[in-house]
Amino acid sequence: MANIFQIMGNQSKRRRMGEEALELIAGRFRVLSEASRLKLIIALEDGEKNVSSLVKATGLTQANVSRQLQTLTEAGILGRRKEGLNVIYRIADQTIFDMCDHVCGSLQRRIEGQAEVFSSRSGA
Amino acid sequence: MANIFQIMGNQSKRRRMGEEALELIAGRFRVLSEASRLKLIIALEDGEKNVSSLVKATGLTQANVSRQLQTLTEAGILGRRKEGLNVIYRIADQTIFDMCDHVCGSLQRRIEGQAEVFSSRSGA
DNA sequence: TGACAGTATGACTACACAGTAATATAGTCA
DNA sequence: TGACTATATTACTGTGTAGTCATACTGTCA
Repeated sequence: MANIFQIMGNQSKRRRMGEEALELIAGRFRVLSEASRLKLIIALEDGEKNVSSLVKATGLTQANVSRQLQTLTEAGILGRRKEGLNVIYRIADQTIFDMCDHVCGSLQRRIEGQAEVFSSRSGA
Repeated sequence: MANIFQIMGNQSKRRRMGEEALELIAGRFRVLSEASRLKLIIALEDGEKNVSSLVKATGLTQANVSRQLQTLTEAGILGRRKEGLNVIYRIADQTIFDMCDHVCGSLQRRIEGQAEVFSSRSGA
């Protein structure tokens, strides 16, 4: 399984990227830019769930959960299937978690950097 | 250099993540959810630039560039330094590009999937 | 068939923020 | 000092969308 991080040479690709492609990428990031949607994604990480379970797991209202699930599904991040009365959602794009971990790492490094500034200040 | 993708076991970490942390992560994604800001990031990929250069490179207005640069800098994605009249910006968090490539890969896979659907439809 | 449970949606409010035009600020050089 | 350049900021408008309430839809079971 090729790791995209090992495939270099994307810089030139990015430079040729048109407005349209940029909008697509930005839109993808936008879908992940709401805590309620991240909650849903995380709740689904250990397996598929129906809407009611997701409502309980996240503490969000049913209407809101339904709305955000729609957004995530349209973005291709989740998949859904019906089973009787229930609609069962699942993660359809596992790369989402890599992204989250990436952001976490980046934030952590930044916070640690700030912490150093603070400690050196108070230590002075 | 440890690759965060090889460090598994983040699932349990994500599950314990509080509201506050989720908001931080969501905020990070939000910064990247605007094409104008992605443009600026890409324009800076091959080296630091002053604001005027970025205005030319992106086609955005000066005021808008200045605004978006501020957002990106506050998020820790860019760094800045003054040099006479000029203010020179640079990428401060290289992981941004990994994120973009990740999204690109994810989108590409999705588009290819849709293309298959279309071709099998028209082929039927 | 009716009653019910699970999910989706329409209409609405509130708020965040991208982009703009005009102006302010900061640094340079004569 | 004043004229000039590069950048930042202020005040504003317009748009997108998260979240909510009420209601509609859909499938199940008696």
